[in-house]
Amino acid sequence: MDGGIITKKPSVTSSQVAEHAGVSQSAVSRTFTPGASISPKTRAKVLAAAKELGYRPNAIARSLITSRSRIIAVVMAYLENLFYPDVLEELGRRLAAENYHVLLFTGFMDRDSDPVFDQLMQYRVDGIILASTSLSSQLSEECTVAGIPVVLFNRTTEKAAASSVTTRNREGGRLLAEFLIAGGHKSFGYISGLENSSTNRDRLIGFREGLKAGGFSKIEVRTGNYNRADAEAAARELLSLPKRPQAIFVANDHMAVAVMDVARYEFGLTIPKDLSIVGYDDVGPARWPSYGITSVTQPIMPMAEATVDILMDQIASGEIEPQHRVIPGELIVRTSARLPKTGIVERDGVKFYKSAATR
Amino acid sequence: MDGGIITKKPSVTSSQVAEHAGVSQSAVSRTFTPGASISPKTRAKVLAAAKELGYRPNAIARSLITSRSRIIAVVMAYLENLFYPDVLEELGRRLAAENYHVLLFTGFMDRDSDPVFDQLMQYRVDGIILASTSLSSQLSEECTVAGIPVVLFNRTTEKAAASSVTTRNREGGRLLAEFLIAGGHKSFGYISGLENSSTNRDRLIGFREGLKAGGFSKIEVRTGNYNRADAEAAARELLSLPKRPQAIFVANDHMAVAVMDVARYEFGLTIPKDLSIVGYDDVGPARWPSYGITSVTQPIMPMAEATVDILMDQIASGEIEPQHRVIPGELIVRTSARLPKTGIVERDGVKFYKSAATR
DNA sequence: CTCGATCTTGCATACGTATGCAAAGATTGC
DNA sequence: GCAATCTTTGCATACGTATGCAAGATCGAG
Repeated sequence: MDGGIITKKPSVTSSQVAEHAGVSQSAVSRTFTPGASISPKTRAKVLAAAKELGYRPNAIARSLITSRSRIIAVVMAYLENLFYPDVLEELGRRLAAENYHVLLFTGFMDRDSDPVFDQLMQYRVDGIILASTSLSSQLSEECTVAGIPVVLFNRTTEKAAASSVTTRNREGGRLLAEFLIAGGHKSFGYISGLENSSTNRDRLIGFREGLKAGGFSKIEVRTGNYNRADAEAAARELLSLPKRPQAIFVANDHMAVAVMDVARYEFGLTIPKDLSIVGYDDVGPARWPSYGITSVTQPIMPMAEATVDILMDQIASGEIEPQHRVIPGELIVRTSARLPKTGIVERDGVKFYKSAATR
Repeated sequence: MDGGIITKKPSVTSSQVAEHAGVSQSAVSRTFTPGASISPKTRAKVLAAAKELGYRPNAIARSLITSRSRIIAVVMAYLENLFYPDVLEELGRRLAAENYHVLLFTGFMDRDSDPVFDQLMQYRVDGIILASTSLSSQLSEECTVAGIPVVLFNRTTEKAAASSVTTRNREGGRLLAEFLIAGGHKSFGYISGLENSSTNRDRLIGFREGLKAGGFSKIEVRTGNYNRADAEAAARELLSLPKRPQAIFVANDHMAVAVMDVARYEFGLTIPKDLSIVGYDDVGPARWPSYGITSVTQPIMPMAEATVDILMDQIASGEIEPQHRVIPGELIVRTSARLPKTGIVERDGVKFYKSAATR
């Protein structure tokens, strides 16, 4: 641990501004506190003195007094899945618009997340956003007692102590099953994400239900753990089966592009002629023409908006009763899977598949 | 601005722990301050009381007293370029290992960055990492006066007030020129990043120098602004020229994959038979077999390591004289460009191009 | 046992800001 | 002009923690 002292000019304090402006420190504080009572004349004097001295209010001191740091902890175990950087950027933008700031915890894929939680709690954050990671019931309870709003992004929990923003994963899985059956596929594979992820579980459940409704009950399942290397390995296993599935549903697009690479470059398959691949979340590369993944969308903007809305509402009201927002997605049709004869609609030059039940 | 009050149980204070343990608040503080003097017996009493009461030290209060927040501001205007999420994850990991935390400012691509700077300075951050954005001389001076270390990541500046971590962009550009000439290319294009970016400038300078040394002086230059849409537009312009360049050097791989998509899917070109494409930074998708971009590497780990080392050194010593680290990259050869007959070396199953001068 | 050196402890204070409250000043209506 | 009411201001204090310093306790050597 370092023990050095930084030789530097101390920051200008509100007391120095007060002396310079010929008013009290209290007047300076009120000048910089939105909604506080200060006369226009005094305000002008304070602002002039502050500018001349290069004063910047100390957010740390203010946090201590107001019990409000205006810091939101965002926990993302990894950024490898290209969906999460987009989410992070959008969250950062929206939180900044509300004058909140992101304390980011990331890069602990292979480590226990308890130290992360300990650290963020020390900073007395105003709220917590958990993406791609979960919260134990003990820690959840602590947040509840402390009155700190928690929003699970793209996760759900049975514990019901945290709010959540998700998409209709189960319906998405079902819709994909229907789409593949309508395209004439007779055998199916599924590459899952993490076993303990609610999104993964729901997507598979929906897929099973959809296949079952079409008279299919067998799925070859392999685990991709939401990362590229494991997805590649899972793809190799599925594609090496004596009876290769005609279609593979990959639990997210980050893995789907890896599966497509393996299929084309290691097994020499043509997509979608030899094999159909469908994914979930419609992240960056899935949209690129080199992949063109047919995928259920997870609309980042509405999800980020809902997340920030919940947080702001709970912080403002002091009421942290869990709120759950479910954002609908759509099955966007590209080039990675064989098409059904019906059910494809086009809107703004983009093709979507609509379930028979909702057409 | 919100005005509500959060109804919640206040956090446990060190004074409450002290009372519970039958010692002074000072003893509690010393128990949680690394290196402070505290007897094993008293420490045990305090830790037991702290655990029983669920005490978590208040990092905000400690920051106020110690003038050290242990917060590092990381400024990344956008995360669209897939290089930066990887960088961010690695920085987060390394900073956490030093018990520092990332206050992230992102998502302001189209906005002035001054408000960002104002906000981060209010939090009395211990250091600043600027990636994909610059610092005005006025703000740079303010950091110097305040003794706050600033490290430019993947940027340089003539102002010399900030430290920097870069790669050999100029040499990389030169090496790519040599590689393309050796592969028999006779006409060249360049899709640039941002006009005001030092990395972009140096890559183009190096490319010009390398081509000139090989007897070529003409380059068709278009601007891609480091984003996909503008890179696509630039590619369309270059590929629509009466005399299409045989090779295009794209200023970063985020844009290079877009250029390849346009070439293949809009112009029906075969890579590298009809057109060679080379890039810079070797980011995620560039490595995927669907793209296989031949590219100069920007090794994230050593760069992140150097960045954090500089910061830790400067924070510990109080000495913020600018330090500049230049991390060498290599030209990694994949499938996006025609190969020269000589100069290719293989190491661990990966091919590299070595300049004649360094072979 | 004594003394000097070293460790431990609690008291008092500071950090920089926001805010409750009483007093003073300003404004409005009769 | 005066009373009522509203606005503004500065004083005193608090937030939760770390630390300088003096006093007390402990340890080791002579």
